[in-house]
Amino acid sequence: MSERLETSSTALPDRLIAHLDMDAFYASVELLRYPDLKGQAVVIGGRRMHEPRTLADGTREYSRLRDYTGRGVITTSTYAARDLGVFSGMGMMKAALRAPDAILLPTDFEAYRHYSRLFKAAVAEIAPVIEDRGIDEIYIDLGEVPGIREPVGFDPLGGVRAVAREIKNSVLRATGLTCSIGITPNKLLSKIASEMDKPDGITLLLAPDDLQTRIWPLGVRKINGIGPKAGAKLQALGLETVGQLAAAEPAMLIAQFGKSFGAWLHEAAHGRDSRPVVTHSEPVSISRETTFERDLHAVHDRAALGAIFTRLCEQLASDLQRKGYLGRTIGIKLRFEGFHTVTRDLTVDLPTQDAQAIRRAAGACLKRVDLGKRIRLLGVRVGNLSRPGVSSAATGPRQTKRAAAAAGASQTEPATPRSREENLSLF
DNA sequence: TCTGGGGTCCTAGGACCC
DNA sequence: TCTGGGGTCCTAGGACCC
Repeated sequence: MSERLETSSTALPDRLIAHLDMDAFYASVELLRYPDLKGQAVVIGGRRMHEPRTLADGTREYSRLRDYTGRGVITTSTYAARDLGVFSGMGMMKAALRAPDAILLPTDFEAYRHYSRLFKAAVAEIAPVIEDRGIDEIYIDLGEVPGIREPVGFDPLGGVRAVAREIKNSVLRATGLTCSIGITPNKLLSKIASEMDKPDGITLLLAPDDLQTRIWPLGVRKINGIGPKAGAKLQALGLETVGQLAAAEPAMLIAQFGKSFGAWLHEAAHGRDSRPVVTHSEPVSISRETTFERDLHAVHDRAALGAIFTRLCEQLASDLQRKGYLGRTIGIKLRFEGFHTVTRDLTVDLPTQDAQAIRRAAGACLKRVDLGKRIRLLGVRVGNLSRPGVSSAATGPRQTKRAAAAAGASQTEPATPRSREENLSLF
């Protein structure tokens, strides 16, 4: 054993965690299918009915963003479209103003799920300890990957680099798609790192001063878990960069953001995160929701709403049955014009996956909402999940009493009586 | 020209039980 | 009769993420 190898090995952190993020995933999958669009501004999203048409001479005709009318947001855009100021989450009509000539494709989740399975399987052959973070990203614990702690030549990180390249090559071979990888001592930093050299990049933050030199200059919003609200509040406090956040007094952060979140902000800014890579997890809830083409009124559009409500319950029941879950807590979500959102839920005694039982409970929830305003979105959710045959150990006399109390209350509750009475006949 | 659909986790108050 | 904590469940809302 050379002395160099000895010191290099001990210089590496305890854990080696990777975050792998597919590059512009949905858009890139579409480019596999329509290679003639390579390099062009393409956006994925909106509602159905803008499939490309193949003309008699074999050429394809695509919808343009400017032709789009109605609701919806951009799901993904190619890098060329991002250069025009069109990003995911942006309203379609706003995007159309910025990039009217951009090509518009409908989302094809079937295809994206297919490529998602392919890339995850390709990674698993090299590094099997994987945490699923959705359709296009994963965390990987590289700790047990053979050779990862071996230096290559004079590069103490040579083994890490080689594994990162091997994973990227494997993903490319399996899917034809590129990804970006960040490798650091933990998930928090790897998530930031994978974004630093996009697309098709590898970023290693494993040197002692990487935190100060690479992370601290970044804006606080780069930290996964600091969203629009916390970001704005931090900015108002004069804390714009991660370094400024790291220098802030923990007591001040706790006073401003609460005990838990305040303490976490401090830890995160110092790059500390001990969360493990979780290879298996059970769902907490399953839901279905839909935003209407136009806002619907509970009375005027009663028939349409009732049909949609029933369909959502049926789809949800079918999801539960297919995935093998029962649920005890049934809830609804309503979004009104103006975007104000309301939820109601009800925990029943017997776990169910039955469409009619779900509809009954969801209907009871609906009666507790004032439906005076027009409705933009309707959703149904089932939580408190269990698997059939596995007792949830939560069906005692206490629940029965509760359910009885809830049922009694909903019959006699007086608030907003007129709307309530209307509601009874609604669905 | 407003803002999709599927999720998770946290907070907080009240009920209920011991 | 008044006053307790601690623990768990239920419900509503909100922030955040992909």
